Amino acid sequence: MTLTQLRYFVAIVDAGLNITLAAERVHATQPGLSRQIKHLEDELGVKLFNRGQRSLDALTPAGREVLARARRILAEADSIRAFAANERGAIDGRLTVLTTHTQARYVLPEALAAIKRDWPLLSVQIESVGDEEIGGRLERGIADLALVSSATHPPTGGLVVPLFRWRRVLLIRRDDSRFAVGLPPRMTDLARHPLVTYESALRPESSLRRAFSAFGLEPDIAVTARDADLIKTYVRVGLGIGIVAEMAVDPDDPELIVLPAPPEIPECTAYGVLPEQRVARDYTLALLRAIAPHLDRHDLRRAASGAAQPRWPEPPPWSARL
Amino acid sequence: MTLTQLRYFVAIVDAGLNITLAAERVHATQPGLSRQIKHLEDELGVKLFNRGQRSLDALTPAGREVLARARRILAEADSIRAFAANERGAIDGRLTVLTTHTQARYVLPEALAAIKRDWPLLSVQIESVGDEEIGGRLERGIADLALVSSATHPPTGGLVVPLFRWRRVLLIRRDDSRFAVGLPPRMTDLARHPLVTYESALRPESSLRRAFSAFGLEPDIAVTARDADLIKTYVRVGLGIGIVAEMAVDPDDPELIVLPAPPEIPECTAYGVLPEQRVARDYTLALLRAIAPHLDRHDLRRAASGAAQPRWPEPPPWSARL
DNA sequence: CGCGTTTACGTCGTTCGTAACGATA
DNA sequence: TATCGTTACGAACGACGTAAACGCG
Repeated sequence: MTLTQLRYFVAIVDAGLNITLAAERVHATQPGLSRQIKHLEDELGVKLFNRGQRSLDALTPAGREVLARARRILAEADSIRAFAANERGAIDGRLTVLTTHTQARYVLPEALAAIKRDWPLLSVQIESVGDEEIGGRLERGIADLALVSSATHPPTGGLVVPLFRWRRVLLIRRDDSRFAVGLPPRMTDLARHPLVTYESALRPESSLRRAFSAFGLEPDIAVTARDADLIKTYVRVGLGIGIVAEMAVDPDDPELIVLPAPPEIPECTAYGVLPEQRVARDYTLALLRAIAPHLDRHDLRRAASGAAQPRWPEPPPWSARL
Repeated sequence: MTLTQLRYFVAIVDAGLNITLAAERVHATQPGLSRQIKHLEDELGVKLFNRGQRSLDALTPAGREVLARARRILAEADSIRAFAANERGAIDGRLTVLTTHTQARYVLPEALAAIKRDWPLLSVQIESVGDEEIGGRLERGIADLALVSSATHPPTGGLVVPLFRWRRVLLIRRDDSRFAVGLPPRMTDLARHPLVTYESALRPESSLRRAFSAFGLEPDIAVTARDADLIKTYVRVGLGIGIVAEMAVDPDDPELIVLPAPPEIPECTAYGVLPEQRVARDYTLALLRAIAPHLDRHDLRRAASGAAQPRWPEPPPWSARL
């Protein structure tokens, strides 16, 4: 049994039992993987895959058992490497972050710039991925950190650290007379106008929709996008009232007025999620602290080293940093 | 990083930082280990040992961290091998049992004979070792099972399974007139005569001593031995009254009378202790069931596979099997 | 001067990639 | 016929053991 064999085995499973694809991902050749799996099966005396004549069909029950343990072994091996890299003060490394466009565009740049000063050779991958996949990606070691926001429950699937709270804001054309004057808009006002907001608002369980339906209202979501920049553009051309995260707005925008959203649209909390049972590189924790400076360095390190999670401090509102 | 490198590293630590000794134990040469450790340190970029000019002095803090993770990796690797061996129904294997002489002499033989029918090629090592060392030996993968008895608290340091309860009995020469007739002996009677019993009774915290001191009595422990056979011999030659485990006695002994010990001498419970987080070979669990047939096979397997420990049934008294 | 670690060297075993083969959809 | 896994072969790399050198007590 070899760490390489286990790595190949896991890669094949993660590639959907496609040895050729797995071989590319581990930077090796297909016959090499095929052979190593054979050796592993021979040594263990157990078939890991159900095979067709010339294809892998499924994991055997034994394969599933071995897979789980192989993942643990590889995670520990990665942890040793990460620990050692921290220990020797390595200035290079990779950091794969799963997050949304808003965080990537408005929150991460400044934070990344800050940690790049200390880790100039750091290579960062930003990846957008559905919430459901996040847990799996962290656990499989494909990602090092996820940034997730929620208005209700904190996420699961890893070590969860609350970073900051944020609210949504309304974007209105300066020449739009409907809301520019008078009292701040209410839910009933919003329900009367076409809205431009994030795609996620289309889901019935989105916090935005639920805020409306709590009043028996149905929002008129005219345009959606993943991207706050796109939303602003659509608002500028008059397609409706924008609802975006406060991090995404410029209060001095010459064309758009920024108004607070009605209080019934709930506040969100942004969380960092770290893979469990895996040592984080120092820059990963530094990135979290760059996003959320109120976090204690030692609390973070302890929690990331497998100690019990501390009672995290209440995350400050985003606006507090202005 | 290689499993071999980690294995060598752990072996060196377990050999007290003596590479030569470690090399013998892993069946390799000393320069081989030295080299692999060097490679490991080079790859990690971290020194694992504080070195004198020509000797290993101590583990570095980083070395301790790597050591802990290396042990987990090796335990998982062993678990994969054990799982696979179970899966393919391997009939060979090694089983190292830590236990006392009494268990080894009077309890294990029958149980081992039973499992040898199904695993004829099984190689069994019986080892006697102090209670303190047991936890470490199990954790370091040097032993697969410990059998421990206690009158008070169940042991710790692994997955603990209660096997049976047992009492101590008195051994008296048939021609000894002091107790052969009349009422069963009481504590005050015992305190008036020289006793022959186990070495462990010399420890002030032994349950035997405490039973006496609860009455304000001090036992006269004339002879001690590790070995019930020796104790019987000394009783036969008239050195005193024997106190041994009931498993060790033959009721039809032509020379010795067996009497129950006073009820103030507490009952003991024999426990099996399995290493945690390590898959047990089937024969290990079969051995436990051979000793304690009341155990449920599936409960055992589940508990040994890392599931939550079930509420184990009350272990039956040893005498119930007669 | 013995003990134990490190370094040097030659051999052997293993793994790798290229290439050819077989089977499948 | 294109795709994917297995088998065959030659080359290169790496690990091992033997032997020698080096420090320390």
